[in-house]
Amino acid sequence: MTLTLDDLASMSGVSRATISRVLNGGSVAPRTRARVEAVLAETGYSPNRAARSLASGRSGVVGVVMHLEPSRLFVDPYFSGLLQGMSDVLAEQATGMMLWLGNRSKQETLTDIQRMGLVDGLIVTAHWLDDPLVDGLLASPIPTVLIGHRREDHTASYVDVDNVEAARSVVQHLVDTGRTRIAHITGIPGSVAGEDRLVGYRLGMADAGLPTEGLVVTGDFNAPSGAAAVPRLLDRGVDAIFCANDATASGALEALQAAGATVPDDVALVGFDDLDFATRLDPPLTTIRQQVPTQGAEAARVLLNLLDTPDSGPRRVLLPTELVIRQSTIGASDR
Amino acid sequence: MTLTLDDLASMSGVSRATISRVLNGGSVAPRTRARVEAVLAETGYSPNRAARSLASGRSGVVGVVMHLEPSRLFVDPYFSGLLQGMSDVLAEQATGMMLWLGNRSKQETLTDIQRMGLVDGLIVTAHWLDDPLVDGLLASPIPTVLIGHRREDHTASYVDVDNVEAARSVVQHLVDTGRTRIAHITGIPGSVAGEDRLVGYRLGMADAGLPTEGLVVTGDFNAPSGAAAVPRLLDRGVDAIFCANDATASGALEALQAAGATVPDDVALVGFDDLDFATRLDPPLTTIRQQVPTQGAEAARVLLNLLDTPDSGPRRVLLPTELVIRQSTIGASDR
DNA sequence: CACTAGCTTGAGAGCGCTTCCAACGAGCCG
DNA sequence: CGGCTCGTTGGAAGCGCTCTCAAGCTAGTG
Repeated sequence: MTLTLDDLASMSGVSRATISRVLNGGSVAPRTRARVEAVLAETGYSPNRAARSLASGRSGVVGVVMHLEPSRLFVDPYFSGLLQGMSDVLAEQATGMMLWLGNRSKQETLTDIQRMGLVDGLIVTAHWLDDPLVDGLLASPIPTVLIGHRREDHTASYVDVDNVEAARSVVQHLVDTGRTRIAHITGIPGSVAGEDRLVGYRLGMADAGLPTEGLVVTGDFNAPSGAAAVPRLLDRGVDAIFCANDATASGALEALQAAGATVPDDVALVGFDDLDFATRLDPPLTTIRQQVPTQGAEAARVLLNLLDTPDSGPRRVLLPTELVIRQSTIGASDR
Repeated sequence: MTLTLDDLASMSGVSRATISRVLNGGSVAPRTRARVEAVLAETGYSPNRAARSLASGRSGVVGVVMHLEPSRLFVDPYFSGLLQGMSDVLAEQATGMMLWLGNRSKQETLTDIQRMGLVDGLIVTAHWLDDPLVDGLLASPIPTVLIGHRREDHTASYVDVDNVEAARSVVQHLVDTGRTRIAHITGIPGSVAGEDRLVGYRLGMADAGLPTEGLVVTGDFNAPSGAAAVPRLLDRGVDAIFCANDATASGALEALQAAGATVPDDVALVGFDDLDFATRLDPPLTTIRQQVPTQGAEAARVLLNLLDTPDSGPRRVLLPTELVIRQSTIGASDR
């Protein structure tokens, strides 16, 4: 029922090999090419992927691994955004996308992927500095691009948001608006975003010559951890709090207001992510915006590039972010 | 570098054919099987998928098509939930999952999928009663399961939430709590969920012998459409509003309160979906909970089943929902 | 005009697997 | 104990494609 190259060969009066050349951009005389292309268009032929993979060793499919707690996937638009971005560029290159989500153990996922074969390369989210799944994947022979990165790794290709620089720019902004007692409520220790933002915070404070002792409180990216940190920080007499993400900031905001502190007059507040609700807080939250779909798209581009020229060493891409200044750091009086 | 069946054949002293039988559950003498399995385990061999597909005509990969505006995918946890559910059951069956998202035109997506080949079957979201992409996919020879359904179709396999029954149960609940002027703010006309919920509403009202004239206002699943409908409905003297989803209900709630109406004392309010924020509204929202991951999982099961026994006709599954009663329909005074 | 260089094309050998078919051996019945 | 059946196994033919190799042509050169 489905057409094969042999069918087309007899239809167009050339050999199978020639048609294959037309299909794959080999050198073919213009006249022949035209004739073959006419038949191709007429029949709407499309090659059998399995046969093509078997013969060529490439499948035209890349794998995407997002190993995270189901609950998180379910709630967080982040992963949808990544998928969207990847899907955009992969579709353009007629490349398929196979998906592994985190509903099995990391070990199972790892063997699953290796057994599946069939993928030319892998895009893997690496949100933890140490992750056995990521390590396992990188150790396998499949070309892999990370979203995020690993601790002290200099061999893997990755795409990440420049968390360090972003956090630094937050501190800079707070300093510029006259703050000196700037605290940081961190993300989860061991997470790429948490650690990098902490590093950026420290760098920014160092730039400004400000002390950080007693100003760093460990959080966990969730609102309650933000709220919990506030009393301690108020005791320390802070005049600004930079939270590792927007959720943490929303918790901190609530606690600040409950404690009678005015934002931004008494304490400036900054988040990270620019989620939907950041604008709806009162006051609206100054935060860092990252282009999530861009991150996915870039990862796909890097991977395709890696597949084209495998021997040219690892690629590393740090995407810039944008500081979105709202009323939580600059009140009416400052303007 | 990678092992082939021939390698294993010489290692275990049997023919390639026998190993293939062991791998695929053919009939093999227990002794032989044991010997082969030992070698299999020892080498960690996994078959080349491309070769297997080519020879068998099956790929062990199913496609998932979610053609929706990027913006929605980005915001709505619904699709992540579906993916999670599918991924669960597919992973168990060692079946891969290829993904197509809605970043290209429907026509392009359609040809993309058909050209990709390589998938044994398809799971497709069908949230619109008329959708050329869905029609095209159903017309192709690839076995397909819909999530949602089509207008007046009796040939396609699908999995859907029982929106009709759910809406009916909402009306029932409102009637039970003494409401008689029950309005409905619909979803987008032409959407599966919108139309079915409207049908269920009408059935429920008919069950109770209540009139619906002037009580149905067209909405679009978004908060503003809910807010916009409220003044008109208040004029009609309604004592309950059933909104096509939670977002619409949140808009309606705001407008009701702005108009000085008390919920639930003056007007009871019901949503649909039980999203996160439904509990955080004031009063918390009575709504319908649907198990989204279950829907995805069920769709995957149906598809696998369809692939196993192709000639047994279409499958149709309607999943039950759960009415979650909160204070927006039953105030303190009612209890 | 003969010869060679260079381009185009076809033949054919796989890629690694499944599966049909035939051969073989063992067990059973008469 | 002979003949037959059934379960088990190996041989071999593809599945549809890519890609190497060599043959066939054309054109350019001496």
